[in-house]
Amino acid sequence: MIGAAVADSREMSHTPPTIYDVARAAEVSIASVSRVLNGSRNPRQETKDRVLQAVAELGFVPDGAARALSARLKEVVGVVIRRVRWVPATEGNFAEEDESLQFPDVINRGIEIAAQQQGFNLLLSSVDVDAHDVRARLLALTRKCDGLILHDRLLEPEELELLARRVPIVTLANVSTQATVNVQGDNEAGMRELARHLLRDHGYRTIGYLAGLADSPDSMARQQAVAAEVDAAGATLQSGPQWQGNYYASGGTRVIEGLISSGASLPRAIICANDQTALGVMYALGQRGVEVPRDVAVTGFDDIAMARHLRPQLTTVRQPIQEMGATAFELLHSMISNGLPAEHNIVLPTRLILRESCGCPPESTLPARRAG
Amino acid sequence: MIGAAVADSREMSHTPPTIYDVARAAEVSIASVSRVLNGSRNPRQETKDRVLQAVAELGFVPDGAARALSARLKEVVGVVIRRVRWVPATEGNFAEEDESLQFPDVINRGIEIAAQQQGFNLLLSSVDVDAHDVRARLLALTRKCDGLILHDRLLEPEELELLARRVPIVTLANVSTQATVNVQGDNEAGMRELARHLLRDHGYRTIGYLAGLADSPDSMARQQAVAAEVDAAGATLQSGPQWQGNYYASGGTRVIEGLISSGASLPRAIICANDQTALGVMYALGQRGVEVPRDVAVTGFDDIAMARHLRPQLTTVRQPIQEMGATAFELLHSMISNGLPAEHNIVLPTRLILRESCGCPPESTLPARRAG
DNA sequence: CTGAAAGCGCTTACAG
DNA sequence: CTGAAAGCGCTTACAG
Repeated sequence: MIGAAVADSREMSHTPPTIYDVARAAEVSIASVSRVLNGSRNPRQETKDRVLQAVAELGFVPDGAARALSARLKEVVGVVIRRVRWVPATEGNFAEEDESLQFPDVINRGIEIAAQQQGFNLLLSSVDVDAHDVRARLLALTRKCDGLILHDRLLEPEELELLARRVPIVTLANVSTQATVNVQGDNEAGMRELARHLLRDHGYRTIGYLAGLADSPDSMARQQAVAAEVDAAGATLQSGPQWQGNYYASGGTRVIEGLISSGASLPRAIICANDQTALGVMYALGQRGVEVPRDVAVTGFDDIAMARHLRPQLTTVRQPIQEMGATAFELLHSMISNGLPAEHNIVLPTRLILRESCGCPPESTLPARRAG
Repeated sequence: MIGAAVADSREMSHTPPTIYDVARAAEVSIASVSRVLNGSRNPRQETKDRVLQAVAELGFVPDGAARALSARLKEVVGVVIRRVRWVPATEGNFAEEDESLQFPDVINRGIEIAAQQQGFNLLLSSVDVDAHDVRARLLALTRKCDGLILHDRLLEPEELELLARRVPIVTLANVSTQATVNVQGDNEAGMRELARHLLRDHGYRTIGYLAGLADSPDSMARQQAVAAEVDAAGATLQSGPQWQGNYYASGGTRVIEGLISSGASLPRAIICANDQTALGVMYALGQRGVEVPRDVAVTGFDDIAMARHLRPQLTTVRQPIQEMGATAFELLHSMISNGLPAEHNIVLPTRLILRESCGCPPESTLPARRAG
């Protein structure tokens, strides 16, 4: 098909055919070509036929930049994720730069699939957590797409509102502002349920919370939920600087190693800010001969695919990851044409997934209930 | 900075400032604005100052589409990966759609970081393995970017050459053609070394090869390397339709479950096409009470971050993943301005990484040598 | 229903 | 060194 198109083209030059070439071949005006291609103001059947044939013969595809400039729509959505600084090799084995963050990656897949259905493409950027030029880079992105989807806390709310004057913005796992819409999982409900399970069903009395990126709204909300439940149960919470992770497995590993080598005694259960952290935690505990869940229970958040493939399988809170991405795109898409929606914060449901790492028996669906 | 810029702008309207606004504010021509912004034909200092100040005051950022149309350069590189079909929910737990493929994801990070240094952005698309409209979609992409990086075997060589008439193309883990350049890891050397290790150092006599996507050049090359070494050692290779995976953990799981439930006897060692498959294999074996590496040894390929976090730790072949991405971008970037390079197939070195899953003792760097 | 023409916001010869 | 003008390849009122 491309084959025929390109091969038959009389114009073997390296410059692709333009709408003028098509118009000439079809013996119509460029306006007509544009109309049949965009299905506007339905042209006569004969016109359609001639244009379509010329298009096929020449293998014509409209230039995106010209289309964007003229139609004032690029059909591109910018997506920006946070990553940790990339260190140019020479670093130790556990550097984060090798690790890809599954949660945002799967969200992006959801965005892309939804975008594709509307003929949009996805322009992907990543930004170091401690980059100094975030604002400038986002501002530049602003002119290469019709709207922005920003993961996590890339910008403070005030800056977000400023940026939103340039282009519609949907955030993921942040907070909504007057000018931007946010999509998130129900951290509060999910984490409270998980904490209650550990405290009540398993009866654990000391809990550690291994945080994600320090300023991440998800991590902060999850920590608060844990703290509230631990409080209510009269149990003890360990958290703070020593417990500062970064959402990567390597961050989890580093925290556990720091804790153990500082001589701290480990809590009975460690609640991780996300699954990937839990992976690193389970690894580090294993290295030190601490058995999960017998000695220390470990839990995650997200329910990425890998959570089921670990041994012991990971107890976690499931978020509808792809759906979060699709929702973010659909909101943005509607904002591009219709402006801000009524609701600025979309909270998608989460669900506790009990597997083995919390201390539940394998294959269990209902955990053994202990005294309330 | 955005703050000041946007807030000070006299023009509070929703349409961003254009180069005309800047020219007016600076009292120069638009040509001069363009020149100072692009650093061409160095203008007078005073001109520079006035333009720069106007730009700052207005928060001007040039429109990407207009720039692209005029300069005939979009500063966008298209990247296309393959994924398995996305099934809209209602599917079982182990559906691949939740899983993100680490290897291409990390490559893409490498591409993006290299691209950023040249002021390029990355336009990401994914395509179902069995999509029928691959050609059409790629053809359309062609007009939204300056060049394409295609993962795996998205197109047959002939179609690739046709597409390459439209835009420079670099493939990853494919084969080079007269018109396209390919970047890959050294499958042959890496896999041969791994196979020899299993055959000679561990003395395994039956080996299974769990393939990736059937038409994937990486998987085929790896299988050939395994077959050659197994042959040379006079051992037995199991492979074929029953051993058909898809690079996902869930694919590995499915194969093992199929094998076991069909009553087949497992080989002494299973060489997986990539690490993620090995993850699923180790999980499935564990479920059935088969201990790794005692009963069956398992190996991977790629050395993604997770390989070190598994228990037992995964023996694998390391590829310089981020570097493969960066190399692909740099090649493409040079092709965009200078055309095809001399060398069309870039092979980056791989390295055997011995860990526990092959049967080596923990922490070992040198395996116990058996009789040759 | 169709065509001629203006315009989208830039860059870049071309003069001066 | 700088400005006026043409042109990049489309879409879309505006006439007819």
